[in-house]
Amino acid sequence: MRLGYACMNTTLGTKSRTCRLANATPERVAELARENLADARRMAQWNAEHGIGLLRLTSGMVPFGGLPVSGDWREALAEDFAATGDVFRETGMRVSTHPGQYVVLNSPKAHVVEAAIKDLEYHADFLEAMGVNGDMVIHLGGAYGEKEAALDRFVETALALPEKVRRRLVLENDDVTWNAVEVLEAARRTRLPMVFDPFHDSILASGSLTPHQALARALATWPEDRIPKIHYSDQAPGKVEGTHADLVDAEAFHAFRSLARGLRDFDVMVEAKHKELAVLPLLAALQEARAEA
DNA sequence: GGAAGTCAAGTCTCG
DNA sequence: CGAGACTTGACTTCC
Repeated sequence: MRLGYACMNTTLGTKSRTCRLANATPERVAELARENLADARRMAQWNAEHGIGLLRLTSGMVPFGGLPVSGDWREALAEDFAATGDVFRETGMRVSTHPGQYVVLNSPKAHVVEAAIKDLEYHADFLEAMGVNGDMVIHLGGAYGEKEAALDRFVETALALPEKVRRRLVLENDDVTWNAVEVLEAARRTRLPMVFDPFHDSILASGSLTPHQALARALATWPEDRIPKIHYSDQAPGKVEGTHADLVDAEAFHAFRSLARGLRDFDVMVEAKHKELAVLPLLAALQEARAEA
């Protein structure tokens, strides 16, 4: 079991640099992307030194990378991306992306779906440029008051996506619309693997499946030669339900691990506001448990 | 230099 | 009907 965090490292003070669309030029975008890539390499090195094996990459790696205004960054930054991919390989880092809320593959609006596909291709392109098979984790989208049709649309669109996107795409249960049972159904029909998020599951229950059953089935969606992954987070006290906490409770995490005993090995992406600071205590407990075993 | 306002995009819920 | 939640606050303007 490897652990990781999303996009930025508070200890290193890394950032995701961007600019306003109005100010974007190919030169400016390339400059920002180079700095973002340098931060990604710093995080990978830091992670390796601290026993962290997962890193989610910011979708803002290339600002407006899915739009023409970003220019031909695939060519201009080929070497920078390749060098960054080398660092990921050297450090054994499993990288991923989580394309944002605007990627809605099942929208009834054609232009929304088109933009979503463009954005997924952008993510796939930069992973390709790094020479890595990073996961691209997405949600199913909206319900539009007609869930069955919305799911049908998702499946149809997902099946037709370019191969470079499909081989990286992973589906996740969310906390407002698509529960674990529904995402398992989508995973089966699209032949894509699923990331199980127990925090979302605790808010939007799967109904017919216990968390343990949902976890087991989600792990089973991954082919033998790929290590499954889950997301893990806690509720922020006093905030709107679904808001990620600064850290995660180590004891609850330990209990969750017990729940997973006997299942196949998987990695854990920790989603917490304090990023790597939430991972380190879990890692310490994990190493302790391993030493005892 | 710091505070406030703004930023590509979609969808949903809450107050 | 606006704000806030989600990938991740960061950039720009104004004082």
